[in-house]
Amino acid sequence: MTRTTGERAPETSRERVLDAAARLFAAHGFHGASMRDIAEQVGMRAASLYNHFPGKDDMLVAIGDRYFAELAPKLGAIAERDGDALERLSEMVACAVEVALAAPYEHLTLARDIRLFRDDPRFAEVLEIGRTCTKHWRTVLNQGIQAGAVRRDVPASDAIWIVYTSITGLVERGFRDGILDQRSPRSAPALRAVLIDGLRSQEK
Amino acid sequence: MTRTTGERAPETSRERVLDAAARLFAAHGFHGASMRDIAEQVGMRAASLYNHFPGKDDMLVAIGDRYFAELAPKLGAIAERDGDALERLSEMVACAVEVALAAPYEHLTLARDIRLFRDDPRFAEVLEIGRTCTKHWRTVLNQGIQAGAVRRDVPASDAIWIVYTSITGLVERGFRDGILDQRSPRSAPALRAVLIDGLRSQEK
DNA sequence: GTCTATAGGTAGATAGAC
DNA sequence: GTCTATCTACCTATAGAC
Repeated sequence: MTRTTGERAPETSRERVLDAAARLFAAHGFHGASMRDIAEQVGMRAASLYNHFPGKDDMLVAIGDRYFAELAPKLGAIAERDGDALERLSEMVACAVEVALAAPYEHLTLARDIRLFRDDPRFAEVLEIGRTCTKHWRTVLNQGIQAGAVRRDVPASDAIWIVYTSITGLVERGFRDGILDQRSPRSAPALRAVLIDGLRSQEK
Repeated sequence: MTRTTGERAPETSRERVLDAAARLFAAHGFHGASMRDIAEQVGMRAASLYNHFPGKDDMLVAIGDRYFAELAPKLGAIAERDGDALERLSEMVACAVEVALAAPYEHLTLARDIRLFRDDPRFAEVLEIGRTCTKHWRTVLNQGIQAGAVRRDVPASDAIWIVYTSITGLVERGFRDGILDQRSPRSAPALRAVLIDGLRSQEK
């Protein structure tokens, strides 16, 4: 069940292609990584990639499907539980960070390049799952506001974006400095602490 | 002195090219916007662009120069002032948000695509000014930590990235929703509040 | 399911007239 | 400083043999 960055595991050929694509998209951008580049990474010719995907765009769709299919139910499980809202919010941050650091190339690719295809119907499903995640965040944030635990002067949509982009920044920094799986996880608790303390109600 | 997104002002031809490039890079990515696209935006042919820039890459360099040349001294002025560190930190956040929202396309372009040229010597100067900005943030953060006003369980490098990427997210959301200069500035105080309350020392 | 070969289009950049 | 015309290289994708 861990088919993230391709460290081991008996992956299908299609999954190996997808891993290579995510890695290259993250490094050079969607338009900056060519089908030849991707093929070379998996020991193929570019033409052979079309046995696994109808086209380059569809690789991005598949990356999005794979990522959100893992994230959404995890967030949903926390959101629909009972218990302290702020505590669950903190768990959701930790969960989102964990998923992002387990699939950093996928995360960066989606964060940067999915906007290039916002109007493409093939991405409708991915965007829909993304909206499901947003819904889970919004649920818990609103519960927290009503309980007086979360500050009410920050709109939920703002809060969600602050959380989401901060996580992207965490992954990005690890990627840039070549320290993924090293310092990034160590920074995760710091991010979680800043976000939760920043979002909690400030009334003393 | 306001040569941001090109609303008016008697810009030079070179500046109009730069504005168009930033807008297109932000919308389609550096590799996704062609020289022909940029030329069309300013009513030229692609070949004419080479009278203003040696090549496409140099447009990105110029965008970076312009952006950081405006940001760095402003941050420096706040960092080198006397006064409460947390208050100055808050002012720096407001300043960085203001600069980002005044030049949103430049900000997004740099946040996303400057990494594509990290090793290109032409970008050395831009990266150096960027490091100067980092230094200003670090100065004030450390002052805040020593004064007991800023939490010490978050490394300064982490804090800087959280601030920076959150601002990028603010701009990105405004860009995505087509609400730049409308709802984005309204969200700016929320972002500032969350960041400062998240970074302040939590000891009661 | 992989290959070779290639089609058809577009990229960044250059040459040289005006 | 802008144009037309064009170069070379690379892109995504397809055709068809094996």
